Amino acid sequence: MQSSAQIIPIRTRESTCNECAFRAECLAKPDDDCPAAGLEIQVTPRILHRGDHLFRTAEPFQNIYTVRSGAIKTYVILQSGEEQVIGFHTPGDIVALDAIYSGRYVCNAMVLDTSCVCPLPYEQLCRLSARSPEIQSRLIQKMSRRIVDHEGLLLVLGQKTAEQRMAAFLLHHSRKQRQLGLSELDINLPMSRADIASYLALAVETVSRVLTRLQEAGLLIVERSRVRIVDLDNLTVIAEEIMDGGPPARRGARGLH
Amino acid sequence: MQSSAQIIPIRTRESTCNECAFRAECLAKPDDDCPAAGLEIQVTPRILHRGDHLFRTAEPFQNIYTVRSGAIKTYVILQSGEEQVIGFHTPGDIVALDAIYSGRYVCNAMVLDTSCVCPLPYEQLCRLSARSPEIQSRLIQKMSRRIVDHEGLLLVLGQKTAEQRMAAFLLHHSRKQRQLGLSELDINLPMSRADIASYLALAVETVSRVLTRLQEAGLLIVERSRVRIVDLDNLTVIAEEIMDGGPPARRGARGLH
DNA sequence: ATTAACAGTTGATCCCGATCAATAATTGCA
DNA sequence: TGCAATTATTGATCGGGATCAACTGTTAAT
Repeated sequence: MQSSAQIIPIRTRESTCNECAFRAECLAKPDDDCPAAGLEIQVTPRILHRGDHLFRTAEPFQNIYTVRSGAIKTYVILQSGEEQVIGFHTPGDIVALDAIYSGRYVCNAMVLDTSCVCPLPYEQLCRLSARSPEIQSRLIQKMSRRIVDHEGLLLVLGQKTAEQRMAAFLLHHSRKQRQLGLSELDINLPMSRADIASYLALAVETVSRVLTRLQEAGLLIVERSRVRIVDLDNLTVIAEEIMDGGPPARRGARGLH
Repeated sequence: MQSSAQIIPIRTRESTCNECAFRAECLAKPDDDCPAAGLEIQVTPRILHRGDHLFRTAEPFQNIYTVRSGAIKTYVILQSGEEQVIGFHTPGDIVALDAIYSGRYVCNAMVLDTSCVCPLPYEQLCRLSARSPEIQSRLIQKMSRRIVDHEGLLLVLGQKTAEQRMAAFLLHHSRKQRQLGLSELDINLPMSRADIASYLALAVETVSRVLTRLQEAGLLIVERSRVRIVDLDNLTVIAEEIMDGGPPARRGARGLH
């Protein structure tokens, strides 16, 4: 599987990490004052292409993966034979946090678009984080973040209409792109409509229709896997009619019937 | 808030932990060969009653809580003013793992039934776990487990009918009770129908109707907050028509129309 | 004991989104 | 370049569960 493994001391892999746009998001940040200084971890960045698998359900758990670039989807196969998408993972995300518990991968991870990932051998990571409070804290933060995200998604799936789900989905990607220094209005959706539908618990047809409706309402311009957000404010209003906390945030038109 | 704080060295709080039925589940397990030996952490077990709050949304994050006995629900208040239940927490669970990320509690935690919880000051826990690989590993395991559970719930909410959701919910509680050495057939549901409905993204009326139907089908006997599972196998068949992995497990009758 | 407030059940109707069906647009491959 | 296979869109119909409404326990306070 692995082609040319390199052992990269965590302090001296500038050759791979300095050019990494998501270094700040990287679990094993090669910071100058990194408390892990002197420790080493075997990092073998891998380039993968659409359709490749990072791992499959039930394989023994070896690595968690940080996504540097590209996009990964995780999914399971239901008894019916259908694919059920569990999540999408973009730069800064960690894949396979759910495998730690059982010691087996509990989903399949498929590459949606040419991606670069860093496999982090979990055992090594544990030893490292036992010696570096910063790394430990970073991992726990990432896991907590995942839990928060899941709770948000539970609310979306549990309580929201097709339109609201789609709006929330697009805004999620918008915010992520902004965090990564990319446009918050030009959203790239490397996954298929079927993937989106599965993830949002909608029918493919509904995803299609909702996108059309949002476009007709002047909130979006849709062109296959590229979505341009035209009216971010009102898209936000639609999506945020959800959550606790945050400001009421209603500033204009609403429904789109 | 805290009445009589006791400082309990982790090795010498047998007086409170030895009698604890869920010690094996405790994050700060007072094991004889515990690598944390000699370290101390301030533990103030608290008894709380129905309606009490452990914490509320937006309060600054201080403690995570391990549940020793009883039941806690976490929830948020939606803009509409409605309460949305996020989760139920029973002995062995940790509450507030989602607050680590932001440093604020992101939901409210209300006691459903007289409960005993151990507040663990997060900062102290971090320092402790930095010196004890076992504690660190335990915390990470718990977080991973939470992520797995959420993924399961996402599947249930996303793909399943009211009947399947209810069956899955009951089985979840059944399994938990078994883990705790209690009956897997006599399920105690300390939460209201409204709480269940909110959690499963159903209407209260639907919860009621589904319980009635499952009872009429001879799978359950329902008496307010007490549910006796009569036909565990077929309840499992109904619920497990969901997941990946696991054996096909069809062993008898199916629908209940 | 009385009653008010609440929690739960049951019935009738309606609507959002699933499903079925057909067409249109893309992508991949010879 | 063209054909086949896949993916996306649009239309018509249907159904599970929400909603509205009425009623029936249950609990708690005086």
